[in-house]
Amino acid sequence: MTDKYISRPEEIVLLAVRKLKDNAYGITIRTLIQEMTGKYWSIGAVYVPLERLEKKGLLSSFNSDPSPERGGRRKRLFKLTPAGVKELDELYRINSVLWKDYPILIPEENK
Amino acid sequence: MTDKYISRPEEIVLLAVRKLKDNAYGITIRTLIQEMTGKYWSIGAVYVPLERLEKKGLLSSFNSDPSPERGGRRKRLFKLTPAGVKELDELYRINSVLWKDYPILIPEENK
DNA sequence: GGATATGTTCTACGGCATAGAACAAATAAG
DNA sequence: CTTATTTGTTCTATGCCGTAGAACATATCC
Repeated sequence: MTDKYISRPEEIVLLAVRKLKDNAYGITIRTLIQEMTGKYWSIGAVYVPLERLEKKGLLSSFNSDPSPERGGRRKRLFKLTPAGVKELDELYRINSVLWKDYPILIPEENK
Repeated sequence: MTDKYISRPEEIVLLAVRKLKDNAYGITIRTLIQEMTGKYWSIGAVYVPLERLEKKGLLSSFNSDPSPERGGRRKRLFKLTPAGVKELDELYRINSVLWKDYPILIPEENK
């Protein structure tokens, strides 16, 4: 069929890469995602989608130089491609429609 | 691992059921989803997630009586269970965090 | 009772989600 | 200098989910 949308893990990974700008690599991406979602993510749960997103052309990656710190090996830095940006814009649009008028939450004190 | 979240198709189906209130069954759900997303959804793409959501306890279903119209056979009506409502609330919360400050879109006329 | 409309069930297959061990490469320590 | 420690990535297995559409079921209409 005609493409639907990317999966939720892929969406989350894409958003994390976007937010991290020039500092998006495996570890920082994973950390940010865990902060945002409040949930544990295994290493594979981050890298596998990253790999697939690159294969689909929504992300690109390149290796940084090693840095002079303990364990400071090369990082594989990711960034959105134009197609990745477009995908997020599209998702944003659809999400707005889907969640439009989601019930106004009752403030805690009135519960 | 500890549960993450439901998939995107499941999210969309759940939202459609919620919006349709007492008139949520296969066909209306599919139609609404196609309107909201602007995309084609096969029959299976609707029923399979419905089935799985019921199995997970996020939806319940029961059969209506036949209605006196052409082809008006029984409908299988779906509604959210309390767990389904909770799941959507949770998703709403996480989505808000994930998409917080998503870039302000440039109005069409300025593009 | 055959045609037509509405609605659901079935099921197959490829692809994705997720976990975590293994591997790699840097500096620090002894 | 060689072993430990830290940071980071690759590999890959398994089960579950996404998706399509044919088949089936059951109404009314002619």
